[in-house]
Amino acid sequence: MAPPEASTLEILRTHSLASVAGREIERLILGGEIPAGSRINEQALADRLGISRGPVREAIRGLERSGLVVTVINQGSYVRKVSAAEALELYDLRALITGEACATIAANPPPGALARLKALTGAMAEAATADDAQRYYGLNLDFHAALLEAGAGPRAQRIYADLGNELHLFRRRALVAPENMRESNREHAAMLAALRSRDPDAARRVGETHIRNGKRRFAASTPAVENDQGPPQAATGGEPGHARPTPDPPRRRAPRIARGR
Amino acid sequence: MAPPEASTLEILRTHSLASVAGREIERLILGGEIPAGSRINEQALADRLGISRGPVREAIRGLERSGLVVTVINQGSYVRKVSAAEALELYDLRALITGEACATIAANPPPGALARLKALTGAMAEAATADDAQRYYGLNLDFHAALLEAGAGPRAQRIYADLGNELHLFRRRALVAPENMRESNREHAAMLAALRSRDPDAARRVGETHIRNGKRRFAASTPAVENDQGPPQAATGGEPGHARPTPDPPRRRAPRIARGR
DNA sequence: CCGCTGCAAACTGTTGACGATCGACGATCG
DNA sequence: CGATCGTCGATCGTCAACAGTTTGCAGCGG
Repeated sequence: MAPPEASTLEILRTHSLASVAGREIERLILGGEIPAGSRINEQALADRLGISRGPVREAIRGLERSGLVVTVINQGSYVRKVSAAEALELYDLRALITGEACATIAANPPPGALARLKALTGAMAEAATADDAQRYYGLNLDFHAALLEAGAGPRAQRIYADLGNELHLFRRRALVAPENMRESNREHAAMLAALRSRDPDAARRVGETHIRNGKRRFAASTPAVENDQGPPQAATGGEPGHARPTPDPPRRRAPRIARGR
Repeated sequence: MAPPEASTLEILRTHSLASVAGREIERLILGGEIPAGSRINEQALADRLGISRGPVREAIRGLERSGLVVTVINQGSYVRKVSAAEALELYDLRALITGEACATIAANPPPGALARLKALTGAMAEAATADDAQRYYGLNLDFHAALLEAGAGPRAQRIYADLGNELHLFRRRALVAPENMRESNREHAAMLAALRSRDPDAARRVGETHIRNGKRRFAASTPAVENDQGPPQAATGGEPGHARPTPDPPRRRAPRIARGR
């Protein structure tokens, strides 16, 4: 194989620095190295990645659009903090997409899709038996990715992925109880059966229910609706007329109206 | 009122140049001033906006994430060209979200929502009678925005808005036939009735059907599946291993494999 | 002891400039 | 006469520096 330096150069020839920085920052955020709610220091990140601030800023702009960070003028970018209510909505939307994908697959299963899903379910069963939550988690991601690939278009897949990323921001990782693993995989098996049955409506119901049950398990494992403060989020519409609808990422605010100049 | 200059300065104090540039570029794209498929000249845009290339690049990076533009390394950014197949998927996703919103509203209508929707339907009826497609179009947007506001969360609203923006890219604007307007508004009335009926399932069906009918009308007005070439779109996953899955925004292609160096 | 004022450091927002790459045009050679 | 190579212009990607703002702290006064 070629030495890693050559590979790096080849990557640089095909991907811009901003894009690789974007993936790296996304990894740092989702991996928890940059905790939710914390501020992102552009200079520090640039130094860490060995690049300049320009590409870092561009990458942050992209992550902002995808909902991972929020930016306050002259103050910086913050890793978005997803509230419990928002997390619940994310589950609902995922349920919707998953149900639709199940219905599509049941109506006309792509060749090989069911076999692949079945194999993943089997592997998850093994992981659940071994209480290997880490492995189960990864396989679960694969299962749902395969499901979407088989029954949803590229746009839906991207939306689903974005929603999953945002969900990671709510908590460092919803702890996976052993019983939850087994219950979840039972639902996977039920989904598979429904997909085989060629009944789109039933498949949609089962798929939706699976995610909704995940939402329930998630809500049950959440201690309470921790309501630290106004959740930082920049929605679509933001008129300058409003005082400040939601953007209070940091806790310290000095609302000095002394902006007279 | 204050002179526009002062207002501009105040905006600059609360919004970054990149964000206003983003809105402006989005407006240019959706308004058709920058046609779909064309390249975006950063310098020219910066000059036009009277700013430097930095904010423009940041804005483009954000639009890229939201699916309005695609960027090819060392070649530039192109206004995304949505294929017919992609447009159909966009309709499906909008149908899904709209149906869900209808079901939610029917289950528990927020105060004032039904009245507002009814008023909009009435206004649309007037516009349809007057054959004022422009006005009908705007009211239709308002209607669906109000629907989502009443029955969907902020995230779903943002997704819906993004999908609508992408849909604009397919064609300069699907021409609205007078009969289509009337048919569409009849469906609006049916939706309203279903919402009043307090039957979530029925409301969901009607809402979904409305969008699916819009999809049908759209497909009927589309001359054919114009298949110029591989549609430029950057999906979620992009391994450097693949040769080049889809990114062929410009028509001139020089697939010389002579990248040996 | 607490609050206010002023200054200094840090950081962000923006700009301009430099190097590198790509596409196009024209010249040269088979 | 056609194809290939070299050169040129245009544009992108990246960097370093400047200006403006916010934050934190020290000093002062009440």
